[in-house]
Amino acid sequence: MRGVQYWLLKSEPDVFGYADLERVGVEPWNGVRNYQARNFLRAMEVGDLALFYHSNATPAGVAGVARVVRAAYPDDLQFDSGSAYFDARSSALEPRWSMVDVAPVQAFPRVLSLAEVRALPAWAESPLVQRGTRLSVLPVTALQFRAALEAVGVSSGAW
DNA sequence: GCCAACGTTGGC
DNA sequence: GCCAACGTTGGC
Repeated sequence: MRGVQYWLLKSEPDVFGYADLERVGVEPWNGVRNYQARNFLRAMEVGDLALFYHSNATPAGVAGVARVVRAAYPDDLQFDSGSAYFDARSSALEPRWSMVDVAPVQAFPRVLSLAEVRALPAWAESPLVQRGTRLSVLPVTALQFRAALEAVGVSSGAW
């Protein structure tokens, strides 16, 4: 048995923010169209925890914690010709894109801004804070995860 | 709104 | 298979 893995998921709050996740309960994380990000989605397992990051926001930063409640399966939007995420190269037999289902775990009492994340020593090596990286799904170390929670005074004891 | 960085596309 | 053009991301 391996332990829980940690991730960071980016979303634009104008489109779908942490409050929306709390409202809907479970959300398919569809629309990822980058191979590296897709591969991280496929590496996720039920029970993994993810920092929910608000991009293109003021401030940009971590808004809460989510949990993976279903492992990777084919992204439905790749088959939907009416969707911006439609991919004609995908077929039911050979789907190109994957999604996982996530559920809310804990809203942060305030957004942990990117500037604050940058200032945390544990995060120095993360792609999140490196210039020019645009990955929307990325792995987080246990140390980074803990540092983020600590910075906003959240305890994982209840979950 | 600007623009740097980067991934993808497509002509050759 | 190269690489210029283009589109997108995302902080500021």
